[in-house]
Amino acid sequence: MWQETHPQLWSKFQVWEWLQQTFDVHQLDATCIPFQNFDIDGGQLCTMSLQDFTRAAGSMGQILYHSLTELKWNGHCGNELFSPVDIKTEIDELPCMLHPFKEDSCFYDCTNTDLLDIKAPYQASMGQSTSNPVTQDPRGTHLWEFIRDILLNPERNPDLIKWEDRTEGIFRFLKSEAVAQLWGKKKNNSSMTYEKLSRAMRYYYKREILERVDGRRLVYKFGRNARGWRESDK
DNA sequence: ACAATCTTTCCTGTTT
DNA sequence: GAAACAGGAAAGATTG
Repeated sequence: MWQETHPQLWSKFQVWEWLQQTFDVHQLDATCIPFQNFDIDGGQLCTMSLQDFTRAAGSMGQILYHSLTELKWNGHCGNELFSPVDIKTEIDELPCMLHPFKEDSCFYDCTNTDLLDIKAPYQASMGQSTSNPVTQDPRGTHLWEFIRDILLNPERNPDLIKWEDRTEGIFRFLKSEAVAQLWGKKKNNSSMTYEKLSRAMRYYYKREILERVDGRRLVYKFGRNARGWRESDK
């Protein structure tokens, strides 16, 4: 468990878990998380200054910075000190960094589904000079994580994928090709299709990241090795 | 450079 | 017949 190790020793995934956890504690929408700017391991994370955090995550950087500092010194985070309301307010003051979407030529008419483009404005503001550890073009998440993150943001992401059974982790693709296009966009592969995406999904059965749900088309279920999708994980 | 992972691509066959 | 589902094979990409 990431709470048990010093941040310095965290893997990229543990950094990711910490990010998710921190935001969950404050009941913030997961689309607010600039995951792309934190595709780094604990070592790199610990070298980030408050300024670096601010660059990478806007005003949320402060929250993250505090949380990390607590962990460094106390071995646990003092998130309780912040009230969700305070944070919320802080976040709301953020310009529309979180929503700078343009209606470009996304296939399949998937308006406003570009959670992937969140990084664009950040990169712009991160600019040139930095010697900070924030990666420029991170390629962090795996397919199942990508799917999960879409699922975790129903309000920002229209009917691409939807929960069939939230507690069981069962979900269904509503716009399979649109999801494939989005995935392709993330991987910089414009020829991605659901056909190919689903092959990758089927490989997850063996690894128990997904469980089979038979008889129902476009329906999948998270398996024991998929993390971070449960409500109780919050 | 290497090897382990995780896809991506392609394909043939089956099912809904 | 059109989409999905199933996996095998092999190539490609990333990362430790």
